[in-house]
Amino acid sequence: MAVTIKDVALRARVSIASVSRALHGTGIVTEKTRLRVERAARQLRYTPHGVARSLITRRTNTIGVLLPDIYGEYFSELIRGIDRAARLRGLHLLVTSSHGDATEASLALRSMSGRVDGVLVMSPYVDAQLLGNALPAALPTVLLNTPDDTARAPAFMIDDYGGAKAMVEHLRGLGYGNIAHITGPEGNYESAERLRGFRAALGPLRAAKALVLPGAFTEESGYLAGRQLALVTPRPDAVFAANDVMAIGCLFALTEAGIRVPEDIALAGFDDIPIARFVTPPLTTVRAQTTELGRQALEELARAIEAPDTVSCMKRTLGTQLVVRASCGGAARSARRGTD
Amino acid sequence: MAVTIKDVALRARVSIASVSRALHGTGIVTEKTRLRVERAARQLRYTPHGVARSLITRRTNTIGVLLPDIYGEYFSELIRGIDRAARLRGLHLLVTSSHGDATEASLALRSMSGRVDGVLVMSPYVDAQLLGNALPAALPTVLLNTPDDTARAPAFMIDDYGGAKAMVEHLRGLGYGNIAHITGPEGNYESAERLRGFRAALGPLRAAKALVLPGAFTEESGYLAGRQLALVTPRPDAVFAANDVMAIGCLFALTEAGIRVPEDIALAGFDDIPIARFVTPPLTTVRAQTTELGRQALEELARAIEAPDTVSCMKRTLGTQLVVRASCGGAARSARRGTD
DNA sequence: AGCTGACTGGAAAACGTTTTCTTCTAAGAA
DNA sequence: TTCTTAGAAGAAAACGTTTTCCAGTCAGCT
Repeated sequence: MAVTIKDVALRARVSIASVSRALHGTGIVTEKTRLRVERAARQLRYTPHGVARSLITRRTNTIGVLLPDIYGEYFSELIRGIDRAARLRGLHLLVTSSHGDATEASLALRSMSGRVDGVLVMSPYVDAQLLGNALPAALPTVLLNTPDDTARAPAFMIDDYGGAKAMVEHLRGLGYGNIAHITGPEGNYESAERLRGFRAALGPLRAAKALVLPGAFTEESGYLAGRQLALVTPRPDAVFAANDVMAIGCLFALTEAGIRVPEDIALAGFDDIPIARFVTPPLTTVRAQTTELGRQALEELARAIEAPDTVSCMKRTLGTQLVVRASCGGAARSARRGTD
Repeated sequence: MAVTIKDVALRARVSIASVSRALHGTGIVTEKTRLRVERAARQLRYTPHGVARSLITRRTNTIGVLLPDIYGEYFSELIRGIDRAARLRGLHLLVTSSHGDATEASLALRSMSGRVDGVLVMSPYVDAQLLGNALPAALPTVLLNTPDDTARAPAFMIDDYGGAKAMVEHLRGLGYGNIAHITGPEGNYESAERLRGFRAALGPLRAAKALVLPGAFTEESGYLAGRQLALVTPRPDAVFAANDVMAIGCLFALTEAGIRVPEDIALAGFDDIPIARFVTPPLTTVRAQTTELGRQALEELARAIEAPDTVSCMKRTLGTQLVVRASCGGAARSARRGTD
């Protein structure tokens, strides 16, 4: 049986109220009793029961994080940003991931309810509609890269559309005329946005003719797309993968097929995961501020929790940055290390 | 204000006890009242308050996960394994990471106490000693890759020593005589074990002469080590990096310096992260069953929570597997794709 | 010396559940 | 009709805290 505040009170010969006051530092307590309580607590190895405390204070100091799937460096970066910010504020993180469909997401959210002070939802498949009735109305929520920007909650997004558009414009500026695209998974919001940016940069005519290969944000899918690409005639002179890991998978397939990057075909990715600059050739990509996204989202959530009455529906789109390395030839043809 | 069981009881015109019974499915309730309660709950959008429930049931259905740092694919894989197993058992995950030193780790553990049914600790810097007095004695604990195998808790480890030894023996078998090593961070248990395996495979004489470069399990540190390596004369004919991301960073530095892998120097890593097979040349490495490690650890913890009286100190070392790809030349010289 | 006031510490309520114990109702048998 | 009994529902305790309210004590001032 765990040691409770009662045991401490008994040993220190004071009331449980005094124990609480002495340990929590609040309230007025004599130096003498404080010392006595502290000694008793130490001897008994007392740690307050978080659950009981939460019940009375109505604060769990925990925020729920709902992620689509923990996979690859992208999510590592995201969680890093969230975790750091949370730690700074003394918040715990109740993480759940890999929810495939809306039902699972909804279930996960419900099971969190009453255990968290707020939730951070990254759910590229789920719209706010569903969220609305999975969550108790009053629970502070912040959305991450959600498809639905009409949601009645703050939302933080990466500028997928703008980033993709800028990249493809960059490629066109370098003289590439036949640009292919490897998409993310079907139905994924970010995937769709990047595709939309790709098409916008090409213009309707070229977009209609452009080769679009289906991918799934995994190395494997990028590799398979690369293999297809190697067989296509006429071969595109550039390929823009919807994320870095697919670009790397694709790069491998191309290299394997004897197609040189960037001499025979230019290659670009999206995200700027740490490893992108360490492949050969270093990957030209779009830097998404993934860690920053996580940090800002958590900060906003913390703010919403502090001031529950001020309902904010603020939408914030984090800009991206073109990171030009060697994989697209052009200005950065030499294999310099992209410290940017 | 959130809707409580009282509100439901009021609306359904029954006692709160009946509401609890009706919703929880336990106890005997008339079909009629069950229906009435369910309807009221639905209309009010009632979700039970997890904290209050935990207080009385003495179960949080949450397990705490203490990780050293969430970085790169390795931890993605680990969390994946833990998360999947947890979800299967209906357990929540309270994740905390990035604790630099023992004090921080201890603090993190204390702040979890009373909120979790058990903890999963991966702490390559912290020994069980410290754990002992950070945790309430009775809290079920499972250790992951801990330095201290005398701990009074079950522990799961990757066979870092054996894996490294096997790899270096493989390299020697291929005829490489001057093998360098890039280590993990100072003071890290896994890092030390892999170094020990490296030395054991070489034997004391060669080990004394072998080039050992300090790394930090990051791409950057591997890259820097690779740059140093490129300047060393006589150049080693093989290099074994203590993990894959360092190997990839190193690979880039070597390529950049015009040193070919595997023709001029062989390269091997450790972990077999998903991307390892998609670099050029595909990386020979030691497959660590990271996901499986997480899964098994969680299963054992769940078992310990179910049966709190049966104290187990079981140690389990998960075997590794040599994954031979092209980066070390030899048998797999041709750039085949290692589906293994 | 007595009174006032400040300050400390204790008793008890409250948080939202689950669960035990008790009570009540209704049905069936005598 | 009345008694017995089973089954359903309600009352209340319990979980471990925090915090409010109140009582008691001691010191200082008149």
